Amino acid sequence: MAARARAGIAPAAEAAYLAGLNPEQREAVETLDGPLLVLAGAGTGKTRVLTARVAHILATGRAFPSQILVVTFTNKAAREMKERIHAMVGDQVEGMPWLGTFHSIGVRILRRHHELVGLKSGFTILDTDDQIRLLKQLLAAENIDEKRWPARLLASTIDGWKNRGLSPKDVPPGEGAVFANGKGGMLYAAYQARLKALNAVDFGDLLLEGIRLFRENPDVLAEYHRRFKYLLVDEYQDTNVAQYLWLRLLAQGSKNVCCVGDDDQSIYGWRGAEVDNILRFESDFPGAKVIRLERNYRSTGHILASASHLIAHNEGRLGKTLFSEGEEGERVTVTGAWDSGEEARAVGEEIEALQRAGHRLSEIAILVRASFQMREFEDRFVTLGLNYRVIGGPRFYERAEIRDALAYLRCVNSAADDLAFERIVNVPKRGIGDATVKQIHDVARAAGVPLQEAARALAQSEELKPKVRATMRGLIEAFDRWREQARTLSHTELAEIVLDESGYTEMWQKDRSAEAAGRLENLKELVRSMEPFENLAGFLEHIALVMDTDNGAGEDAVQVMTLHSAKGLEFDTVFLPGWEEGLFPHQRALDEQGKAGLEEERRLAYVGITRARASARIWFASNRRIHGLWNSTVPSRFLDELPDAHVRVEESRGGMGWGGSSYGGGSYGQSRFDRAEPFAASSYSTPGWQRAQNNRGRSDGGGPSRSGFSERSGGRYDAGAAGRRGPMVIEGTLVASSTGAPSSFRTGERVFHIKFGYGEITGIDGNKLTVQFDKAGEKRVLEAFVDRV
DNA sequence: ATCAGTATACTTTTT
DNA sequence: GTATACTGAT
Repeated sequence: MAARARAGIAPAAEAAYLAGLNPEQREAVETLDGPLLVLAGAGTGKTRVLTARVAHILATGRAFPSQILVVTFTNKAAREMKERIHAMVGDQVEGMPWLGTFHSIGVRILRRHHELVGLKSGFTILDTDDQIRLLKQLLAAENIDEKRWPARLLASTIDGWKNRGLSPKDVPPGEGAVFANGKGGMLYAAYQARLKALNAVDFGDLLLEGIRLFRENPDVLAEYHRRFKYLLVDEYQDTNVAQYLWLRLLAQGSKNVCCVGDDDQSIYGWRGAEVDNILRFESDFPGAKVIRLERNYRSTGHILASASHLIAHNEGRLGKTLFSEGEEGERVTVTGAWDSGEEARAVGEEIEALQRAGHRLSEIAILVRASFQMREFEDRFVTLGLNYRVIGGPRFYERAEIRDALAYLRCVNSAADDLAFERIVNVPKRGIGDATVKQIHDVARAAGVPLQEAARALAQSEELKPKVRATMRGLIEAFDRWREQARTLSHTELAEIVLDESGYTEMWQKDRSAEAAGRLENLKELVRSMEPFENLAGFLEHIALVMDTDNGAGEDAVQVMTLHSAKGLEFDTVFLPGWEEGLFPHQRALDEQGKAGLEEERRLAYVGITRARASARIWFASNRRIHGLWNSTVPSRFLDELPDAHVRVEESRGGMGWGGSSYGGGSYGQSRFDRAEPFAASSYSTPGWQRAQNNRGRSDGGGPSRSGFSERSGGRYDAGAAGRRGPMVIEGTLVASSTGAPSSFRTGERVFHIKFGYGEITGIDGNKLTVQFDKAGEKRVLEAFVDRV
């Protein structure tokens, strides 16, 4: 009541969508005029606020459904948003064409004004794979060695520019010169020209061309200004510069832009997200109001306190203090395992125990930093017969058979789709090899026609060998026939005919390999997924933008995924394995991004912990195999940053544990390296451990560093952290890296290894030794981890 | 044109 | 250790 009076809005009756909102949420829903930033901490009901806000705008008659722009990042988020709005306002949501991802709305706008940005109607949207193939061609045309300058690198460089809203002419000359000895900028321009010639855009263009459209056509922009009375943006911390510019242009109209996000959950910096966008909101949108949602409805007290204490170590943040009124619950646990195998075994046992205690598997998640970690858990679960599901991973559309099938359909849909034609011209193998393809290219270029036309011309000429000519003619005729059939048949029937007559299905039927059956199944699934669409073109557009397939909830199973894909989800119990220096925080994040990288890793840790409602269980292993070699590891610095009072250190039950019992009694407040004798009397009093300790001491002596931290990155991190928090300095990890230095060992010597025990050196390669172990057999190990005996 | 053997890399991922 | 990508031989 009070809130309503304060906001000066008095709906006839208390609206259902306002029921149960706390004062801050309610304020965020009811503050409709002017720019608004809602800083919504983890589990504070951000989606609820967004959806209630839409309901409120509609209920108060401030705008029609078609006058509200709601932007999300993923299709999944858009879908969920739509469902929840539907639950509140019913079928009015059907009148909201401007609810979608940045990209889907971007296409929608470009399709309406294609002629203003130099595109023909029906332009195609290239995916990453098409992009790479196109760039490869450009590199070849420029005689640039693809070995030294991979197309992938160029693709991500161009993507980076596009993320930052830079078209070829805007790229700073210095940056453009970095790739291929000064040819980067030129290649970007050439790439854009090729796209135009192909009547195609890539994902970045969907926004970049939109920005250009608005800038060059004020009347068009004004039209959208009139249209969009309210703008809502989800996950604002994930926006990149291009998205920000695009949004700002649109928001200049009504100025009623509401962005919801959490700077502490910004984990996509590596793909262009700018935390700065959210940090600078108030200056970017003058007169902006900021509302903080800090009441957490998800996690218990200990979990929340642990996450909050951890994230407080970050400098660049707006600052929020999450609180809850729920139970303290159980403490966050930290458990060490001897190696990654034991980690998986112990986690498996715990999950079985939880299952026996009546917990549902689908309420248990394993959140890993890197996908290679999943494998050991999967192996373990298979042995245990534990149901699990891997979320993420290679997506449906990325599978070769799906892409091939789509390429066929694209060729039928548009004879001008060169990239699709190129992909399938010799799939299945029909004897049209590189040489012939090059011929087609030459003809196409000379005549300025699409590849399919060029192929047609060649098939009629005398230039090809009779055999190739016949196949070519057959293929062209097939495409003509399919296009003809497309007029009369449904698109699903057409797809079946195309896949069948092209010999594509047959190709997999003949394939004896293990995955062939699955591929055929996927093809069927593809055809099935076409059903809801009106026509082929509509389906192809959808598939270009919506590349996820939701493999429905399904049966009760443990959820295995990366920390990144866990954002936005929640579970009763969350296992967080692999909290070791080098893996988490990831070495590469540290090397490449320095302090910013560390802070993003820390946000990732924060995201991980806050996924848990009742139980968060962190693990680390003392030994892990990295690139095939066993390495000793050091527990993650993030463990030190957890608050003692809310954490319980546990002994691993299975096997040897990590042996560091003194660890549990000690304080977490400071770096463990500040202690004089960290693990005296532990099982680490072995030659290998001592040697590792010595190495650590040695690495600050200025000699060639053997630590996993390069001198460069270690120094950079220390400089940043030492200044403000003193003892966080970690001089070097025990993760040894390869050095070219000659080994001090000789073959025939007896050595001891921390994991494999005693053995005899049989070979030496730099600092890698081949050792015949008495018990473990022959292994290749790093010199740093064995000792003379 | 195709296969097999070797080189190479290998965080995170959406659209 | 393993998957993929490319080169060279058939």
